[in-house]
Amino acid sequence: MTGTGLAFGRAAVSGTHVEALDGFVVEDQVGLLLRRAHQRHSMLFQDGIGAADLTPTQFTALVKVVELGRVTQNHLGRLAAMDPATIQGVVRRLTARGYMRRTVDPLDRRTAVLAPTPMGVDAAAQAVACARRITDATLQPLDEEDRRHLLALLRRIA
Amino acid sequence: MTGTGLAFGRAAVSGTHVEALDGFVVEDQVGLLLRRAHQRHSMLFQDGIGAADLTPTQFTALVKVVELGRVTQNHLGRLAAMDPATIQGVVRRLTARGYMRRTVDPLDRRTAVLAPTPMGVDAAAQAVACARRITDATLQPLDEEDRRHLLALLRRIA
DNA sequence: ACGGGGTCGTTCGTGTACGAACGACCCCGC
DNA sequence: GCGGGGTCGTTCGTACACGAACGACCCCGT
Repeated sequence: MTGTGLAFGRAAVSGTHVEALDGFVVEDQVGLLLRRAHQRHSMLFQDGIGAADLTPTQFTALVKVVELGRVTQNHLGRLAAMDPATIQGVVRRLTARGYMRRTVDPLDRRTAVLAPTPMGVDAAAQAVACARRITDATLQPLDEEDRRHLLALLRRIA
Repeated sequence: MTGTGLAFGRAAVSGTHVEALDGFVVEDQVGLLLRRAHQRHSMLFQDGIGAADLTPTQFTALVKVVELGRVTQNHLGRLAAMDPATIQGVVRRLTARGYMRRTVDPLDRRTAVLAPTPMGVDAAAQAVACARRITDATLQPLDEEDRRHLLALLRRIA
């Protein structure tokens, strides 16, 4: 399993070129750690979100719409950290499922104004309860103080 | 900008349903913070990776291949935190660019054995230098102690 | 010898993510 | 008025990310 695969250790292609990396350890880089932590969280989210069956992204968007009552699509995107191209698909899927409605603001005919449906509000309420458990599961390995510390640090590099 | 959009505050569709959220604040959740931190890092990565022009994922895969000399595709995926379907595309792109080669292990005809090309080794060496600066840029808002602390915490929830 | 359970890599479908280019539209200055 | 600069949302192309289903192949027990 671990053997770097010798067996024909001549110059078949090359040996291991660790020298070229000059002591660099990928698994110690923030990038990889962030990606893995994010992946683990997404996994826990899918497992724990329950009947509302939302992705983390969809959940964030829905919560903001419920919270605000009425938002412009691009504005929602900025609040939820998604670019216009991304929020477009997210909103399309949430609308298709009846969680929100799109209307055109007569005062600015460019904009798509979003508002939650009663079904959307219900789903959000349910999902929020699940989300609390998911957050807890994600932070499970840490005690209260470490959790606060991690959130504070993430806020500063986000 | 901030006005929750009133103007016809009757019951056009609904008001703001903050009550349903019961004090839940999305922007304070680990999930959203992880997603945003990860996004910011990816951005910095694309800006800073230079001539090698790799994505964070491709970079991780390439570094591991250079480090090991010879790896099986799926095994590489496990080391780099990518499932078989994902690593497949990553390897395809890296191979297409001449950074690694695929051969079949005659002793186990299922496996695709990967090895870096000289070009791949060069690219990795170059990219590693950039990656150090990118890591630094990502952690820029934190001092030395906070950086160590963040890495330690991330390692525990990743 | 052979047959079942497990692994290897692939494909398909869905969902983020983002750059770039686009037409529609707003607003402000002139 | 009207023209240019900016914003709104869309589309296209590319790249992760993962579940599910698949055929090829390995290994081990019988």
